[in-house]
Amino acid sequence: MARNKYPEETHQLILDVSTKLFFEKGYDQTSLQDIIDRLGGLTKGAIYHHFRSKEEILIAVVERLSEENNREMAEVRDDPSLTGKEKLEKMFSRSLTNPKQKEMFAVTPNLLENPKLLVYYLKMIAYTVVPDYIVPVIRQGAADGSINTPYPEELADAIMLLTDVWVNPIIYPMTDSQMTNRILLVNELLKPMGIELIKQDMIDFMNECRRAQAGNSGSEQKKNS
Amino acid sequence: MARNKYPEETHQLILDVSTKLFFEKGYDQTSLQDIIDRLGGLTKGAIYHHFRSKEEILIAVVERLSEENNREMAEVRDDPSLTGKEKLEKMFSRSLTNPKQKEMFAVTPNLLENPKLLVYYLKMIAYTVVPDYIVPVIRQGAADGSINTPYPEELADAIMLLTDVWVNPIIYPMTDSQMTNRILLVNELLKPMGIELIKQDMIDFMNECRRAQAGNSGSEQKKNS
DNA sequence: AACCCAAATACATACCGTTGGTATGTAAAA
DNA sequence: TTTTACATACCAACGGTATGTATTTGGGTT
Repeated sequence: MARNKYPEETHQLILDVSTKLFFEKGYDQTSLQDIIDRLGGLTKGAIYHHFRSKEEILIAVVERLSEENNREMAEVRDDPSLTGKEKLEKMFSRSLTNPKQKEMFAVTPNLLENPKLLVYYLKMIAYTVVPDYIVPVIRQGAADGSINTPYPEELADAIMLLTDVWVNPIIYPMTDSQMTNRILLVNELLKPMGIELIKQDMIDFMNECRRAQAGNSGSEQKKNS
Repeated sequence: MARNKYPEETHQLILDVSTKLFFEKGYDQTSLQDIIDRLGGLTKGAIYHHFRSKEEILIAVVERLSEENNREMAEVRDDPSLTGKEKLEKMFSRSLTNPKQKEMFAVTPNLLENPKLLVYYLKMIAYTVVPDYIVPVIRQGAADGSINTPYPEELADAIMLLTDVWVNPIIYPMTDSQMTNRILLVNELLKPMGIELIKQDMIDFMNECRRAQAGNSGSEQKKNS
């Protein structure tokens, strides 16, 4: 096998393999040899033909992962039938129920053990997601009266930090009841601005779950210390 | 020089040198040889006698740095003359004006370029600072009526994330006006719980600064993209 | 208190496998 | 014929280990 007629396939293969390894083992713990071993006969030459460094692979991995997400965000952002507030709430509920996230959660130990990947995720949020998708929506909300804040840019940033980072079991390991509490707290924090990330029926449902688990979740928190 | 009669001096020297390098160059970009070169004649043997790995040096560096901070936090936490709310506000104003942080800010490029160090900082907050110092204070505030929340543990965590991470120029590079806005926003978010991180006179002062800079800070944000 | 000696300490030196990265070669495609 | 898509061979630097060696320490003896 000297040369592939469709090099894009090789490019994607490298990204596929790297994505899996970076999430399963962590970026630092994944060596180029690990990647090569799963490339089915290809060698280091192939990798360095398609990418300039190991870190460039990571960048490409994160970008490819976020592309689909960004498309969905753009779709909501550009929907002319929704207010700013409604768009924000839709974005949140979508990210909560994102099947790809759940899928990843199954294989990823915890991004706190994967510092480089975590940081690229944080950068993606701070430098792309927030300015391109969240800020416009908050601005619209401020304009159409559905969101009330004198700091739209900062609010956008804070919301993403709270909802996409803090309330994210892939980053911070936590029990279901802890996650429920975090969501309810974020919901309360944002209420004065007119934002309701979760609807009342969802809150009722979560509270029911909490009550049901109340018996055995009491001493759960001490496990972490 | 075969052996030091006071090995603790060597131990501290290694930590001193490593701290400086880890912050200036970043953990990944600092090699053991870089450390050795600044040890004044000591060799790799000395390092591996005092520490089991490069990562253990980092852990020791972070722990030593946070020890002083933790003592100060404990002092406030155990002050019997303050309400929970007052303790929280005191902790925040102390961390804002911390001279050591300012000193570090001068030499540290930005913790987003220093993933391992950033993550250890985040872990320190999540697993030590929050449970040991913030949660007790919030709980006291909930008990003495000065803080109003049904989720004391989660609120403690969220507050630390917002105040010690999000509003931290060492982690997120930002202009003075951006930082001012973030602080004002956090202040507003926490107001419904009875917490006022900054007093009205401080807000007035900041707003004055904002008005003074209003002319040249308009297009500042586009620089990041 | 002085002495002795074995064990532990505080390093130095030499060495090792792996790692990310490069330089060069080569066959197929354009 | 040039460019592309790799393979092969090679490299310095890295974190880490194994071993060697003075020096100090601590406990027993005198």
